[in-house]
Amino acid sequence: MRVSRDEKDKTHARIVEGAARLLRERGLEAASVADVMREAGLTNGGFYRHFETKDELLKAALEAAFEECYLALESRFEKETPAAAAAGYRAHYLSDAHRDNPGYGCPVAALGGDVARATEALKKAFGTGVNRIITALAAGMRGGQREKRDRAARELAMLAGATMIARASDPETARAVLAACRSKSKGR
Amino acid sequence: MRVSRDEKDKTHARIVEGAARLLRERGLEAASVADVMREAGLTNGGFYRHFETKDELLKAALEAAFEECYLALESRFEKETPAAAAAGYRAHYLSDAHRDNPGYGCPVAALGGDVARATEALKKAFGTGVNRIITALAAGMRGGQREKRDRAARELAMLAGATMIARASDPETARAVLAACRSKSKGR
DNA sequence: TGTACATCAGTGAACGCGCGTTCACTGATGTAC
DNA sequence: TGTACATCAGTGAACGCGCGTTCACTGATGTAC
Repeated sequence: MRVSRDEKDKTHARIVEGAARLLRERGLEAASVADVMREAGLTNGGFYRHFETKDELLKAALEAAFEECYLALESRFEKETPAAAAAGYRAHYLSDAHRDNPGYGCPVAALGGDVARATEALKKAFGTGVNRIITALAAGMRGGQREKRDRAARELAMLAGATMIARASDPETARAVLAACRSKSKGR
Repeated sequence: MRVSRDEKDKTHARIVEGAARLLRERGLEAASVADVMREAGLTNGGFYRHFETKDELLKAALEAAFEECYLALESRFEKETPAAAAAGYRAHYLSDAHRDNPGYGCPVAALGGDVARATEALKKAFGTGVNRIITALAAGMRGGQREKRDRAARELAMLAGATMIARASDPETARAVLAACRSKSKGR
């Protein structure tokens, strides 16, 4: 049964948002088209009225995940001083809540490993997302223009690396690595 | 045709070593049993004379990859001062060669994302490997016992995070992130 | 505004394919005497 | 040491299964008059 244009747009957004979460939880390959459609309250066949291939969905969902993550980061910088925003971001990134809920967390930590083996189009989208986060984070760092960006890049690398390690390790190791990263002095 | 015990042991080692490389290159799921056996010069059916399930192979191959990586790290500390060994490890970790050859590189960066969604047995093996690397690396860090370990954990998180991001990004972003991490001052 | 018809969002079964695993088989190795 | 037989490493076809994708179909929406 056909559905109105407005209804279709809403369906499309629902598919992308559900996929953005499911991909971060299960990985790019393990989240199937049927899973994604079920998540949106639909059946698998309708998928191809919205995307030509699964790869097209992956790109849209990755971009949506980055957008969500980026907006949350940006809003920190609107509410606090740059240094406090950066510190708050780190505290949240290294929290148990973030470690335990990849579906709603940073796509860098959740999907970096998968994107490394994906298409160039996905890598491009990933790189763009990484750059946006670094640019936002740089405002909370010390030093000159260049040094701010370098510090922000190192900060993101450490945050994503620590979260990935924590999620991939036994609880004791996870706890120790996150604790070590939380205790690092600010801005350096 | 049956093969001698010695021959079987060699075959077993060949399967595990080939798998250790293939897994880091393609991921835990994407490297198939048939691929692994072909890599060892065998056919798929014989796999089950060596392992009960694919999961058992994944554990053995992950441990082999960590062992390989760990021995290389350890040998640095035998040849140089601790500080120089740690600096050399970072330089190698952040090199273009390491970024472009995950199959022979650190399993933390190559497989962390996959292991995060794998069995507890694999997480246990991963955590053990991570701990060994941190312990070795700690010898090259400044500060007290506890501080050395914390610095080593942060260092590994940054190195693995940077490498994962570099592999998952467009070339320009990859270059920038690796350069930023290389320029970080030592031991801090 | 009403009416007739074309469009197309969504359904759910079916497709070919590659996966992990199983199986009957082969023949060299290991073992018992 | 030789001989007869059991074992089992490795082969390659076959299994059921879930995947991405295709398809004929349905019926409400959009469009032309």
